[in-house]
Amino acid sequence: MEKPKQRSNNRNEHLLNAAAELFSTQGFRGTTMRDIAMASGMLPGSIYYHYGSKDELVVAVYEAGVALIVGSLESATRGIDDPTERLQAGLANHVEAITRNSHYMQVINRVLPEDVPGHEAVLRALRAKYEACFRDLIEGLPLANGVNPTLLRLMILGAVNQTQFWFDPEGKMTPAEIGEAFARFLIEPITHHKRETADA
Amino acid sequence: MEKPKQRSNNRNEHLLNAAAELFSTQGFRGTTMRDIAMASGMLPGSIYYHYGSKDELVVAVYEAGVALIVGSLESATRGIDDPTERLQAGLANHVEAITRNSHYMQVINRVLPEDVPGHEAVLRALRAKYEACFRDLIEGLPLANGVNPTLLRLMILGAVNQTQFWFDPEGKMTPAEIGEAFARFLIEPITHHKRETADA
DNA sequence: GCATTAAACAAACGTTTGTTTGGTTATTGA
DNA sequence: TCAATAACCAAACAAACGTTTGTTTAATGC
Repeated sequence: MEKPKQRSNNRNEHLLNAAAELFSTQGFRGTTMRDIAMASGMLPGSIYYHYGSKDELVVAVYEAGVALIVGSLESATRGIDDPTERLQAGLANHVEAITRNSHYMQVINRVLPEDVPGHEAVLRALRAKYEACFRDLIEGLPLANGVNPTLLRLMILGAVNQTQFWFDPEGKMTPAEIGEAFARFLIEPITHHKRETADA
Repeated sequence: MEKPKQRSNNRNEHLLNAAAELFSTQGFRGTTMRDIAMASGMLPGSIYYHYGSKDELVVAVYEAGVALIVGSLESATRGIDDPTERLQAGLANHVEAITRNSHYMQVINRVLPEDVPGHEAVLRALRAKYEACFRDLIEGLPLANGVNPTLLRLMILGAVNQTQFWFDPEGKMTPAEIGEAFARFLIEPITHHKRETADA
């Protein structure tokens, strides 16, 4: 395979960053190609040299976001063996990532597959890849009787992903503290407490 | 004050329902006035007899959604005194409402104040009114040491509100069961467990 | 140094958008 | 019964939209 040439002054990355920021703050439909062009210092038509359409652009952002978060979670939990500590570290990292790091993964939470007709399958697959990380984090936990791991995962994801909408950088808690607090809410009851419920 | 006249064949409610459904499934920007008109059996221009603009329409839907949910939560928890039971009943009711009842309150979760420039304040106030219900539900709980009630509320809201995106009507669990499971996850640790954390 | 071509510009395209305007229908209180 | 008007239709409007086209610039490998 031949490597695709790329010039030193390529602004593709700059373009992708601008698109990520706008999509995350204004939504997919709420962001125009002119917005993106202006934010990345180009003319609207120039974007089409890099991406075939607005849809392809948002898919690229989505893809980059998943890659970022998967890599981030991976390196944050690497080396930690205890499942409880893994979850704690993972949640802290994720809240940190969502609230601070990058607009990329905010796109994942804000842009729904149905928003991009014809690309639903790709986006759903990418999202599944992202959610699989949490499946792994939870799988190792010594769950108490009657605790549904799927429901637990969805609950955690829901709680964590909404933080981007209320998190206040000027507030008292840091993202890591929030993530740890979430973990503290959950870990104790789930792992150690025994319930008498026996419904399937 | 004079009562506003209204004819028997008024289709305002029908129009509002159609708008709610479309806004909830396609988002605010993703829904056109023509979509709404077609769904409610009118021509695009006819909508403007009822609402002055697309913005006003979505605000009306948002308003109706908040009224619905506040009323629903109120009647679901009325008569229940025990704070734990109140939370349980409230959550079950809310998951039920989000996943089944009505598109109205899905709009509240999907349409952000920033999506409707010039009406951010109204939408934020309406959302605050809605969130206040949960503040009340949590206020009465006998929280364990170190448990931040605000964070708990935000966690619960996040978990519950995301259900609309993954809930499967054909799935094994009913909305009420999901709500109760959420409550079960939370209530036990929060109320009865004592921690040694003493940070403010 | 020169041909190649990555990467952008400049300007327009046809379409869709939210909205307006003026006319029409039919329900209603008198 | 009949004027008043609530409720809608029909048709268009201007602006904004995503996209295409033809051209220009400048970095690159030979």
